Amino acid sequence: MTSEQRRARRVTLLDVAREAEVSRATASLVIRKSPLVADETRRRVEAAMDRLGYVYNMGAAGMRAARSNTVGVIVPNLANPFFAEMLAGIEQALEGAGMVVVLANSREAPANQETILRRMRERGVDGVILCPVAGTRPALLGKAAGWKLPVVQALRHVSESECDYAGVDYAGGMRQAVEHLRALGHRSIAFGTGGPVHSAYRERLAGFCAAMEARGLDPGVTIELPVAPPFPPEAARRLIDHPARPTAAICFSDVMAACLANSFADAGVAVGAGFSIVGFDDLAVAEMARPRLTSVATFPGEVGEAAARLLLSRLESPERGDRRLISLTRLVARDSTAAAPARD
Amino acid sequence: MTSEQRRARRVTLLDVAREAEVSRATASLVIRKSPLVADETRRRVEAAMDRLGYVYNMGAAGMRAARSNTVGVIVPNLANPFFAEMLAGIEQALEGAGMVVVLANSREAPANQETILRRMRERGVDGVILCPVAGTRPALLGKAAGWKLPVVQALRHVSESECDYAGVDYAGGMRQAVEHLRALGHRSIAFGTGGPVHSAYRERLAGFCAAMEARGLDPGVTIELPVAPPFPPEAARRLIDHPARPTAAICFSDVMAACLANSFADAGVAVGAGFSIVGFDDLAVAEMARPRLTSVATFPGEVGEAAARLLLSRLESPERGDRRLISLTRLVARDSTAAAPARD
DNA sequence: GAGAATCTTTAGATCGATCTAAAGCGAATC
DNA sequence: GATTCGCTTTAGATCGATCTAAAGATTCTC
Repeated sequence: MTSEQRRARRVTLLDVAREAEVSRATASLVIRKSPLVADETRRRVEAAMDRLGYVYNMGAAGMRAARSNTVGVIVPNLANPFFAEMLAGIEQALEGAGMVVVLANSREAPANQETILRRMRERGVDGVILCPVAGTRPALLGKAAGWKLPVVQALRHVSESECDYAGVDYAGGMRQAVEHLRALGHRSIAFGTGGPVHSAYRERLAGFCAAMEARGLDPGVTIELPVAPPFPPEAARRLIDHPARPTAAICFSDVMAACLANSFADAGVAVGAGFSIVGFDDLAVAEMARPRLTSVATFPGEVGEAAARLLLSRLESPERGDRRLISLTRLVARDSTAAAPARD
Repeated sequence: MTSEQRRARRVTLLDVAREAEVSRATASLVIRKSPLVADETRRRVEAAMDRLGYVYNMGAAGMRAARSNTVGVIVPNLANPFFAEMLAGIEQALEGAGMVVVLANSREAPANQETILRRMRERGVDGVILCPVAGTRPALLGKAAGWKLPVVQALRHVSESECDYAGVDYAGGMRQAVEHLRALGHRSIAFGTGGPVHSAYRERLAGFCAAMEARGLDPGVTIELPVAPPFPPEAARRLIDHPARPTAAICFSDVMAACLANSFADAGVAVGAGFSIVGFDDLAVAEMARPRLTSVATFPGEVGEAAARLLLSRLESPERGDRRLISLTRLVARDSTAAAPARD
């Protein structure tokens, strides 16, 4: 009976202390690797822990210590490999710092985002890495500041708010894409847009327009496309028949670019030779598509890592100024872009 | 001073109770939506919570209640969309039950898996959904049982252990693939393998062999391939030059199939007409590849959901017998398979 | 109107850690 | 021998909720 009950009750620090013949306080110091305890005592306590199969209870600890070593991560779309890669980067960086990720998927709905944030607060997360959904109220970040909840935005941001942000120089990426096509002789370049309108969307579009105008080209040829298959079969035709006669297109994402390329192939136009297409993000699909997609790499994994580092530094010095870490893109030239066809 | 200090200290249940002029115990009952409290009291307490901006403290609650409403999820490779989809399914199902996901990436390393499990225990998760890495020691599940930590395996399992499992009828999927090709007249069918050896790997391979033998075909034509790009350029040649003269191949995964298809295209053999290829899992890439890939859909998102449901039911009745939820596959025929070319 | 039954509310112990402030102890210093 | 100092250890309060067991209201029954 008694032995069974003892088995059921979990082993606590007090048990360990008794087993090692020290006080609870000393045992606590050993766990936290305090330099105060004598080596011999430390060994005795550690041996006792092993013997009893002691497991640290973070929940109880967090109650006094006000640190849970837990970070909330909110992504708008888990199934999108772009975010999955960012998540992997975050997880890796935090894991190295002994922290743990609490994950939630906002599914691009502001209402979900708010309930998620509440739940994370209830859980006592030390901070949140947020990839805000399109339509997030700017007041949200202010509220978080009022709650003293450190927030780092990743990949997207709401307004020019005062808040840490790890992002990508999307405009620079568009400049690289436009310059690449211009150097190949393209003059009429279309832009394929679509999906929810958030800061990354706006920056990509604005970056495209700015880059075109800087080179005296018309940025007005845009085409609305779905963000994922199935793709309307006439998508390519809309560009082929366009009065501006574009010879190339830059797409908002790789998936869109791959789909558009397929649409051209189905219409009998050779992508690469006949019509050039540039994707964005350089996900695995860019390498896998045929023809291989020229794409602007945004390294979401590294951005996730940067976001994690920002959060860790914020936890260390809560009062430091806000920081923005903007990582640069790189154009990866493959087979979907080639010299513009000679005009008649 | 005092007002500032009050602002800094977090609002507790005791504050709420005082504000509403009830006891702590009553306020606690209101939070937990107990039917014991009178309607009028409930309203008063809820109003007080609103007024003070009260946030529930799960950590403190978990201390007595022995339920944290937290579930650990361990995946072997976050960047793989297959697992990302499963994760999305899990998250959605748990979110609906008011639970939260603590995520960790084992990166296919058994050592990581053990430290992750320890951390999750320290966090007091109510249970774990585990996608075990290849090479997991079978003793691990026994240990978890000893810890009274409910574990559900998903997509993969270690040995025929007694433990809940949500998986896929991989063998049935292989049967569908083989039957599809056989019906198209293929007699010599190769199998493309690769990657870490886990239960899903073994079941796919064994399923292929069994399906082939059941139809009197030779399952011996296998080819080792990398699981991700870059792909060796001579991959297609190895099959074309194979003495068994295969006319089709079934691949372990869609990515592998897409890469192999590209390899054939590069070698000048038309996939579909000249050589048929079947992928596995039916991820987005299958629809996006050209030619579109015929693939066996495994619905990882639904498996994730099933795993979450299994865990929830296990939490409700800890002593119920172990359950295995095996979901069925569906063959999605697209353009990468066609009638076998006539033999000379 | 007494007693039982039902509905609400509560005081106080409790979960398992950390933190504070202080005490014990041996060696060095005066 | 008393005092100081550095090193190590500790008792007891504390974090914010839940749980138990019982008390206080209110209604019902005879």
